[in-house]
Amino acid sequence: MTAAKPLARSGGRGRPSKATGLDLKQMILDAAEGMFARHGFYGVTTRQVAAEAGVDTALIHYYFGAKRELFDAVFLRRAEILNQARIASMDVYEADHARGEAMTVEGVITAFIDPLLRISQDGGPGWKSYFALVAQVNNTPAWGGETMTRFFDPVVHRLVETLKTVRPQAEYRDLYWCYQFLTGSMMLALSETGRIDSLSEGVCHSSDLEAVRVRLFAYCAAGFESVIGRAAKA
Amino acid sequence: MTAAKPLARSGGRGRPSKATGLDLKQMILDAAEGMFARHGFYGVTTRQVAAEAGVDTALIHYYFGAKRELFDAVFLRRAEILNQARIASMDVYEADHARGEAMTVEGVITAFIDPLLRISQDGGPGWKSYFALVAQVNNTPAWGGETMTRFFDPVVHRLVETLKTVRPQAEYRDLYWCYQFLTGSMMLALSETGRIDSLSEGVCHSSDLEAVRVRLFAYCAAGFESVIGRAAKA
DNA sequence: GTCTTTTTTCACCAGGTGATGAAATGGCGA
DNA sequence: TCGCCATTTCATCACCTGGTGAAAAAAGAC
Repeated sequence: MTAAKPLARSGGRGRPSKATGLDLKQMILDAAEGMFARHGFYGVTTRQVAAEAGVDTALIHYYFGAKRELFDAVFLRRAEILNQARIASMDVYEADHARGEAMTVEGVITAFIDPLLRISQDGGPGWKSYFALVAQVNNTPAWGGETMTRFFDPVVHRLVETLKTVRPQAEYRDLYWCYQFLTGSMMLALSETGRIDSLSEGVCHSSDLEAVRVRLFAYCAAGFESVIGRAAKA
Repeated sequence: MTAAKPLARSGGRGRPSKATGLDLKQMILDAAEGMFARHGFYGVTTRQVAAEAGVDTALIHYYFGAKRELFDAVFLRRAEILNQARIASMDVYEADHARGEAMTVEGVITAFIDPLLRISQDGGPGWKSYFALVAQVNNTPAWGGETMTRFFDPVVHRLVETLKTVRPQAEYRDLYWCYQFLTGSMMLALSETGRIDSLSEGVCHSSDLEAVRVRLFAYCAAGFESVIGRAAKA
């Protein structure tokens, strides 16, 4: 749509891979990431991705194989980074509270969510697309389920177990449901759909992740406490 | 995939529309609804819809026109019903508290969300697909945005204004952000992705909307109160 | 300078896509 | 009874889809 057809670096067919210094593979992944995030897997053709990346269609198959494998490559590229950032964040939080002042629900939740907000703010535009992609996969049933599970379940279990430590009387049922509420809010915020901009008639902007940071942690923490407390009374 | 090819009611080409008593138009919409919900707009072909509905492909064009118009018809069929149910629910709640005991944040939120849960539980399987569809449209930026706005903004504004009445000191910024958190949680719950089933290893089931009802209202209400309260202090 | 290997391009396929126009069918009013 | 007309089907179009195989070009080894 944007780029001309092949737009090769030199004239002929050759092999200027190292010559350009730019990694074609990454350029393809970047293009695919943005387009998949906006239009979904079926809403994008390999030809569109190739055009956007300024590359021949066959090159995509050369590097990644089938279209689905390209999608997986896009998904996996950042998944591990994300996971490590979150685990590190929770490690730090727990270590800081190993002795001394006790952990809080809001603290744990902040340690869980904040890395994502931080990465989205500081990590460059590719990460914004990536979060939109994850959000889309997250609530497309029976489509990204298996991948989602394999990559993100461990860190969620970590969150739940830590919360269980902070509030030992809480039931797992409540913790899992509250996690689901949390993840719905978080993913919608991270995907920056722009809905809140028009809805609020300019009062809020979905790109304003600082505004999210100021509110989301407290919001979720209060929700957790309320649900846990209500269950304890019953 | 399931149905045979044309599977017409009688042998020939004729016109048994009224003869069957079943409205072909509704059958097409039902089939399209389920498939769009599962695979998205681009993940479904008109031929697949036709096969699922047991109808010839050309009939879809005869009734609805282009594929996008079919999608819109699916979306619109239930949107108005949804809107009226929510507005009625909030009318009732406000009328019940016109004088006498004061409205509460949790009460208002319940009046806003509960109709959807109720419809999803009692309205038949088509509604489940529909909610999954709306959830998908909701966080696909730049795709269902305009339709979403046109249909669902009014009732959201109604919610925000009512909450402003209940908590006059609250700022609109906070109310809109909290609404966004709420809608993320609510839509994920309504779309019943099954993620929580595997995540919790069977402790929770995404089809258990009663479990959602018991927790979500309290969760969101506490979140609102917390954000409003925190802002007031600052 | 040649030869090998990697990268890139081209040409193309078999099948599927949304969509259309015209024909067939049969209910229904005259 | 007959012809009208809404409905349903068939055949097909022009185009696009994901994917492939072989040729061309350049990089690097020797």
